[in-house]
Amino acid sequence: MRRDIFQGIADPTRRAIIALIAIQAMTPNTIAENFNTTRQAVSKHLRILTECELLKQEQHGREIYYSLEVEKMKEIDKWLEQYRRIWETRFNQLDTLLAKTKSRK
Amino acid sequence: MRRDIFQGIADPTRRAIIALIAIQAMTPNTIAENFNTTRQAVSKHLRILTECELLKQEQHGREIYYSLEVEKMKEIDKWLEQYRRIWETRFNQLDTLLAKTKSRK
DNA sequence: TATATGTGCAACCATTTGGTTTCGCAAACT
DNA sequence: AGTTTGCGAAACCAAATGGTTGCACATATA
Repeated sequence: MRRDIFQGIADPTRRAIIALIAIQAMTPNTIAENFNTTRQAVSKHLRILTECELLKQEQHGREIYYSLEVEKMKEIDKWLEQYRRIWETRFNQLDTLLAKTKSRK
Repeated sequence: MRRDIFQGIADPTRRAIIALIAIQAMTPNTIAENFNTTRQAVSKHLRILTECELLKQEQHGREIYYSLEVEKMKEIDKWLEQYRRIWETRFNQLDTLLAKTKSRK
């Protein structure tokens, strides 16, 4: 049972949950109201997201508030970094190419 | 059969393939040499990555070179953007908090 | 022309995934 | 105390996933 961020954000419903939660903390019932599935299905997604530490729980009486662990999202950003370097280099290459073409006129 | 970028990068082997390909274009056989699976298994991953447009093919005789479609990677960056705004805001809040604490001394 | 090589595709298999229904349990009302 | 409410856990199920082996088919090479 793999449980990393990439696995976490792979499912569209989970990405929707993340987007929802990002605005403000919510309880499973409130979250489930936004989807066409059962609360239990949403609960499963919440478990997966919590296990890969993208979400954190806060208990208030019998209610559990789920909120986004923004810091964890940075890990995706960190992973992207190496490729960002590539597309920025390519952009620079295009940039110097354009400069050359310009000066040639 | 879902086939989007998030699904594409969900598998660790596929992320490794992306990292490998990012440096230079490669044929399935060469790629497969880097993994403990069969060439066919790698071929399946290549198909998935190509279907979600993260990879592009270039045929040279009987060899097929796979290379990274860097532009497509930007879509993940674009998705991250909304959350980057959140963590930057939180950083700023921390920043102003620190400034306040400082000036109070 | 015969053979070797590089590749994709199909069939098959065990495991995982995403969903459901049913249940148990603690917290909050009446 | 009895009932409602919010939740997670378990059992079950169909579909998807990641792997395998075996095959077909071009393109090189002898």
